[in-house]
Amino acid sequence: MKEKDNIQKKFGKHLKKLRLERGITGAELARRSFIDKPHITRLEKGETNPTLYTLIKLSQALEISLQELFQEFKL
Amino acid sequence: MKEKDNIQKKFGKHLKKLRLERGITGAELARRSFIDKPHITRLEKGETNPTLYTLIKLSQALEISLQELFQEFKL
DNA sequence: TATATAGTTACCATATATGGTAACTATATT
DNA sequence: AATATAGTTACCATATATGGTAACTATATA
Repeated sequence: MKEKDNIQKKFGKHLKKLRLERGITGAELARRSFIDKPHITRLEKGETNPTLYTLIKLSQALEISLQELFQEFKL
Repeated sequence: MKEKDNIQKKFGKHLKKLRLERGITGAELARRSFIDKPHITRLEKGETNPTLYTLIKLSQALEISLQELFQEFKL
């Protein structure tokens, strides 16, 4: 579905931006979030539609709230 | 997983609260969000771990942003 | 009683999220 | 050249999110 794909791609770019702002590697984000490294790549490339639990693990790894995770995320 | 279950249950209660504040039925939320009615029940009962796409459909049906969806949602 | 509405539950089928491993590319460094 | 690191890709297996249907309970109301 095109709409869902767009959302995933935008979220992926957003996630990568947040990671790079913190100067950490994908492997480090994987380690902190307890999500495996290939899956971090898939998330950042917008190839998957993360669940709430995954979003929370990412926000915790980035040391921000769930609300802050979507601060600059516009559809 | 207990942590994941807790998150789902909290989100379910939060979602139901938001729906009731708007005075709409589960069927109406289902209609507006394009999510089927049994699945709305599962979401509100915390029996499922919604994806980002589902969260966005819910926020749009509730006429709030994704950020606002998590405004009062504390882990 | 009967009807209508809201919510729930039990199924099933399909799509996909996630984890895991391995190998690959590219880059930088020794 | 050799090593190390970062990111990616190709697999596979498993768990589960979602949709769909039907039937059920409960409540309110005509």
